[in-house]
Amino acid sequence: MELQLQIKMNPKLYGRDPEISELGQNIIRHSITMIHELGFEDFTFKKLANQVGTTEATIYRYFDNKHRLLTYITTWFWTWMEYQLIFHTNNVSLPKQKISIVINLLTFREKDQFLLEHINKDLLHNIVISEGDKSYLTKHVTEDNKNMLFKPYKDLCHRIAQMFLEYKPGYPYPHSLASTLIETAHHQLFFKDNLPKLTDFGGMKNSDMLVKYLDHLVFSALDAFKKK
Amino acid sequence: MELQLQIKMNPKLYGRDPEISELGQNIIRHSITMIHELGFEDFTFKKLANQVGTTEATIYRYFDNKHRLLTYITTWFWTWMEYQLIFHTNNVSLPKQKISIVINLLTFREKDQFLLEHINKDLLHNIVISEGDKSYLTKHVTEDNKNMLFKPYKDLCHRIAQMFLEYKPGYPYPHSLASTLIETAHHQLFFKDNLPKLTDFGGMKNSDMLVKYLDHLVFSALDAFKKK
DNA sequence: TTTTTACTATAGTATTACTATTATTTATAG
DNA sequence: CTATAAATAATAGTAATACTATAGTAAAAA
Repeated sequence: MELQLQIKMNPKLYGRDPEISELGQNIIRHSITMIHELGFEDFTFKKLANQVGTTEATIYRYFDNKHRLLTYITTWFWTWMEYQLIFHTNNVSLPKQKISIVINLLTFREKDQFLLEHINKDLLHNIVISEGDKSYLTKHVTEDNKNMLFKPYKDLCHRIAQMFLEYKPGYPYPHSLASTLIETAHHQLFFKDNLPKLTDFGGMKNSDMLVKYLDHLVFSALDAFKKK
Repeated sequence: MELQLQIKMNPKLYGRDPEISELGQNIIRHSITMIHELGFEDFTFKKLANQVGTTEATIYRYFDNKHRLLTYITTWFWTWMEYQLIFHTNNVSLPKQKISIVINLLTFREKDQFLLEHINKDLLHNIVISEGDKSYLTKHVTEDNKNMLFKPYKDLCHRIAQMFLEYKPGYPYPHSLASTLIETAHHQLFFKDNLPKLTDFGGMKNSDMLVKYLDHLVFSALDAFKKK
């Protein structure tokens, strides 16, 4: 049996829903490969239209602009990540183990259960690492936030925060620790490959050491807290 | 007595050194106010030239493009931050106290000793928080890194890492913890003001709680490590 | 079968990110 | 004090970007 995943996205993210047409799915597929290849700055709707075999005007009917498209795919990623988290921690009772699973998910070390033709999740993960922050580092972050565009990211953060509280009731910074964990996992992966002197993992092929670092960081923070 | 600070920047960051002419200093001053006001995406050399009262062509003689200018000012910031760190930790012998000073510096709670006419450091700090990551989140990060453009950031990171090691010799992740601290300080400040649900500081006016969080995070990580 | 909707094809605009050319001012060297 | 070089201003121009508009065709729904 294959699990077919259909992620329902916030309609404010798109003009026309890309999930429901083949053209839309092609737009998503090629967006991912092209942003990965060119970087977000050099990626344009014209180049995308060429690859997809359609026109710029058509792309604009799906997405208002390329920034919205970036927010769409990163948001898709966070939603998918939350699904993964629920799936992998299902029937796991020990809070400590749940947190370890989260760390493994964030560093992309767990197998994916959900199959999706048009989304290459390894490339998508790379995009979220190197371009993801750009979706909220804008002057219009407040407006986008009012439109709930970042809800999946916040939901994921909240869910992780709840696990921290389950492990250590009363811990005073569960949300900040959760967002720190998410951001740090991605930043350290980026640094490891691109600015290795900012890490202690330079030259390492796998992410074992990063996982150890994140484990150490999170559990020492949680364990250090004493209830009054 | 006033301390006059002259920061020597990597010549690869500019075409013509902006520090040595009044026009150059005006370019820097207005870049900072304009990037702060418009955000990096909407900031253009044409608008900048208008404000400065010169032409686009002249701006291009100082900086190859607006991304280089961003890297210039963020790099300036990191160099200045390292000076601050040296200044404030001078004659402080307790490693624990040094680390606390670092955290206060990163959250911008220490007074500045260095006066500079043309650089508004509060605005600059805000730019580094909301635009700083964009200077290395590019496809040309490796080339820029080879040209040593990020050296000041790495130097700062290394200096903080050394303090961690002084406090806890043998700690295995000093550089990662240092870059995590720097990035987290800035991300949490951004989240606090713009995406408060990602933190536990929503609605708070000052950054006292953030400082407590960072203190707790860093010291619990360092204290949890036991030498074998 | 009609109407709507999606898409294609094509064109056009304002702005951006530059490059080039010449003229003028300012600084420096002899 | 003049000759020369360097810096800047003024102006123009180009290719690409980020869109918007419109008319026509194909496919789906009423």
